[in-house]
Amino acid sequence: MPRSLVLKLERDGPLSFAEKEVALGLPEHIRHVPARGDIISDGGSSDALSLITEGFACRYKLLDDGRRQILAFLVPGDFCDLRSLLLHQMDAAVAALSHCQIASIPHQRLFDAMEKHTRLALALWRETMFDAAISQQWLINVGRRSAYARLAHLLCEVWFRLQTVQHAHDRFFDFPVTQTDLADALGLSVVHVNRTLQHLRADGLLTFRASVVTVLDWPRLREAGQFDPAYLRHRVSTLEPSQDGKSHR
Amino acid sequence: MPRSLVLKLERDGPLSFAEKEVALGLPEHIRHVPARGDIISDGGSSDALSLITEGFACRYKLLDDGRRQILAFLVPGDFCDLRSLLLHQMDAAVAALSHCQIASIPHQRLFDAMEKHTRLALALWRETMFDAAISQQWLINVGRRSAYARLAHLLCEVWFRLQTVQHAHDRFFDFPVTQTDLADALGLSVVHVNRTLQHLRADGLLTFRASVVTVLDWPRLREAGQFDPAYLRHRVSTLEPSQDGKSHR
DNA sequence: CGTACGATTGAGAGACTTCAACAAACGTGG
DNA sequence: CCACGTTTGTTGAAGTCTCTCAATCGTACG
Repeated sequence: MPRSLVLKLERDGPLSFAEKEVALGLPEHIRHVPARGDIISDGGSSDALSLITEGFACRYKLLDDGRRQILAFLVPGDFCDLRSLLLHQMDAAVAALSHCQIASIPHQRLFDAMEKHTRLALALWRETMFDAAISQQWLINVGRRSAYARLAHLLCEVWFRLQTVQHAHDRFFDFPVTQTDLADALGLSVVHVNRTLQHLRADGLLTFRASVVTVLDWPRLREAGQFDPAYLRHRVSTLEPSQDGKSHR
Repeated sequence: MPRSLVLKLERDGPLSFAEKEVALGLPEHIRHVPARGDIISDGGSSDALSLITEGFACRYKLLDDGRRQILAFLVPGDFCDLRSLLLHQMDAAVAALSHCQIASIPHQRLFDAMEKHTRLALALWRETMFDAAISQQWLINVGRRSAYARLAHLLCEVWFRLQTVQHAHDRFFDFPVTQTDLADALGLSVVHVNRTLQHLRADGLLTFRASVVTVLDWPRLREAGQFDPAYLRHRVSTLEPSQDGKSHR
């Protein structure tokens, strides 16, 4: 079922047939969460991972004063709580943006699979790093770019990520978020997001209606966001074990 | 030599004697980098990890227009480029803030060690997650907090992290950064950092002279930064392999 | 058809920035 | 050990990006 997960894990080099089988067989069950529903709550702990197989979600943190910072947008193939595998407690919550299909993978089952298939373990570790790389870009975005650039950069990122799981078209993609969501992701106010969006539209860079983003001018959008997709294109290092199953040298 | 690394890895539960021996024996050689020197350059790839054994450093990214975003402060026991282990190319640079002692650990040697000592591999994977958790706090900080709170939060974080590697005293700690560094870390201008710092001083929360931060009022500082150290205190999940060497429940 | 949520607009306020200058601290060479 | 140049810290003032408040509009939905 989690075809998008395999697609994602394979972006760095193909998995073996056996590994794919294992990955596809990991989920214990599937659950459905309506738009706006909670997928993971903050502070909790669990003994299973949640993997998005369909739909959009966001990881976020609520502050004392009620403000919210969205930390990541999650698309099919993304784990909601990979960190809970080794850190016993979630430090953020996850909510569905659209209707979501969530596959549940027991930690234990994953540990067992990783023991047999080293490369699977490495692929998941790499996912952790990949997630961190995206988070790092967000920090740069919020820390040092104008509202205009932030929005442009974010939309580029989402398109690229959807692309790798075959959920994006050349010139448009689904992105079921409200302007409030965008504001909380970019560290801006709703009002300002609204105006910045208008600015982008007026400049003929894109269209954003009914949860669909249509990119009208890729080159200029990428330039506006100073977007360099290098961080989303990870090639594998040459050193790590590359044989199937038990590995070494 | 990398005693601080062992201290850090053990914050989640003790390593075995054998594991400690391995960890301590990993570095191939030590190198020295003067303050302001480059430790890792952006975009490069390497076949060895750099571990800080002494001194302070920062990971940062330069933007097209010359602006800089500091992504993390690195203290003894921190890896500069753990991500390079699985992602073949660095997506940020690392520079020394003070004179640094850097231990070099060949990727290959680490892979070999992890194969024998599963728990070491997990400890390192956990480091990746830990790093991401800190980065996440920075995003919240920059995205949703005032300059005053950002500074307070950052200083709390640094103290806590220094504490776990026994490099902090109760009421003060070394922090060899310029106000420009702080500005680039917090997404602010130098001028504003200067004024915010004065504000913190005037409020009697701290002192910051000659690269030494002295905290005068912990409760108020923590409150000002809405600082909750939970994310820096990782307990181990109960499921993962806990025996030495070959593992399982 | 009313309610509710999201998008949009206007206007005033504020946090933070930029520019520019000066003072203090620091390191270095003579 | 002092002189000098460079870096870092500090201050003032003007500007602007972004925010908050508040009202209006549109649209989906029961």
